[in-house]
Amino acid sequence: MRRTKSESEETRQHIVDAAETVFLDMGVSRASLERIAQEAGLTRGAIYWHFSNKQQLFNAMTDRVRSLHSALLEAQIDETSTDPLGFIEERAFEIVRLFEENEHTRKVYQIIVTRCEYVGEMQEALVWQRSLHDTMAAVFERAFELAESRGELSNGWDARSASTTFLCFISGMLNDWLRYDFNSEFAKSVRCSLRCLLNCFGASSR
Amino acid sequence: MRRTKSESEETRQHIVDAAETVFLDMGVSRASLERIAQEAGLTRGAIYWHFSNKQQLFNAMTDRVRSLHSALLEAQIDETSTDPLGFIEERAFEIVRLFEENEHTRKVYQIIVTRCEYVGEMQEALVWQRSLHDTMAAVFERAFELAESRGELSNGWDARSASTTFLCFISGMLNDWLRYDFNSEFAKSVRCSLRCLLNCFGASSR
DNA sequence: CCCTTTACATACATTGCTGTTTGTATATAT
DNA sequence: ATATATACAAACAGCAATGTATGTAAAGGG
Repeated sequence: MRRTKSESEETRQHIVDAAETVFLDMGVSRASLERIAQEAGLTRGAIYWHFSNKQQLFNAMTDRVRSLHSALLEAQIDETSTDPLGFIEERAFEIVRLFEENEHTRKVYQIIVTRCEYVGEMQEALVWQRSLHDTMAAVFERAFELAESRGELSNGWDARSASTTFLCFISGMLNDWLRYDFNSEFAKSVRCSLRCLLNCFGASSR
Repeated sequence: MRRTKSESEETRQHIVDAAETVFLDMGVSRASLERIAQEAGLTRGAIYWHFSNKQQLFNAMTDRVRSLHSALLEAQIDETSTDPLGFIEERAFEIVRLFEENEHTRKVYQIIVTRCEYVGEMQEALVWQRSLHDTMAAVFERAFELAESRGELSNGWDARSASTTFLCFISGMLNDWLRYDFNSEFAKSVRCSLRCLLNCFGASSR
């Protein structure tokens, strides 16, 4: 029954797909490799061939979507940018769109938020989540600082307060979205709030 | 060795305390009742006497802190209030203070955010979390609507956008705080941002 | 064409936790 | 003073999942 190399890669992806489904359904701890194998139409033997254990399978699953998210944050702001607040708005909308359109991203992040316990080996996941958060924070802080130096921040705001506020907003939005499984109506509402908030950051310049 | 009634209640509390510690340390799934009993200086027999299983123990743990949080939200805004934005600020600061000062609250919510998998019986916990969230949302929406009807909202903002923004901010703040175990420095930073945000909601009236 | 390796399936042994049952000493009621 | 219920400890039975070891059919290299 042995498969060719590309077929093997396919089954590997099938296993990761099955893991997404089962982790979401049963939580990472309760999910047995038996159940995941069954979901993928295989046996545990196949899983242990491709992954050394459940943890490594989990890591493979997160790796697959992490690259999508990281790509969004590679776009550092140009020092000569004329519209830092516009840059911020664009990045934020890209994030919302990613979660709206990419089901893998939604599923995996829902697992991360509501189907995981960050202890033992699993704490590594918290580490990269935090580093991702910090990267995002750095990108936005940089943009807010540029906005401040250009005098584009409304009085009442400084770069630090604005970026902290903004990051909490983004965090909370995604958290509420995934934790309470809000519908697409929520995305609309969020876009509206996002525009109001950014407008308010820079309103006094008009 | 049988204890008196009040002593029994004490051991019950000790068990819940031990559960907090062990759940935080090992996650709810991996935490064995054996380990919790050991942490409390007892045996599993004692736990099974006071609670029917791990789930009920978890519920007892959350019940103990839930009342604290609910109490904060009972203070509905007075229809005749002259300063709805001030009311909102006060409630928000009370929440921050609660998490800063009450260690049980911090521990339990950290468990809720990073040491739980919401599947099976555990989904009940998500239900009351959502209802708590909705209650909080209602309280703040009400206040924002009052502010709007009084013309106290800065132009650019409406009650819906403002309350959505505000709720996401609160959610994100608590989530980041507990997920990444931010220090008390973070609380300061948050207070500052909170003031800026509320100031910006009502800034145009000056 | 043969040998080795790959990509799995199947079978086995171990373990850790759970729920229950039984035991027991002491409050508490009568 | 005796009986009963309480508040636990200790012992027991059972399962479910894990990791490993073995089996096996086909792919790929020489």
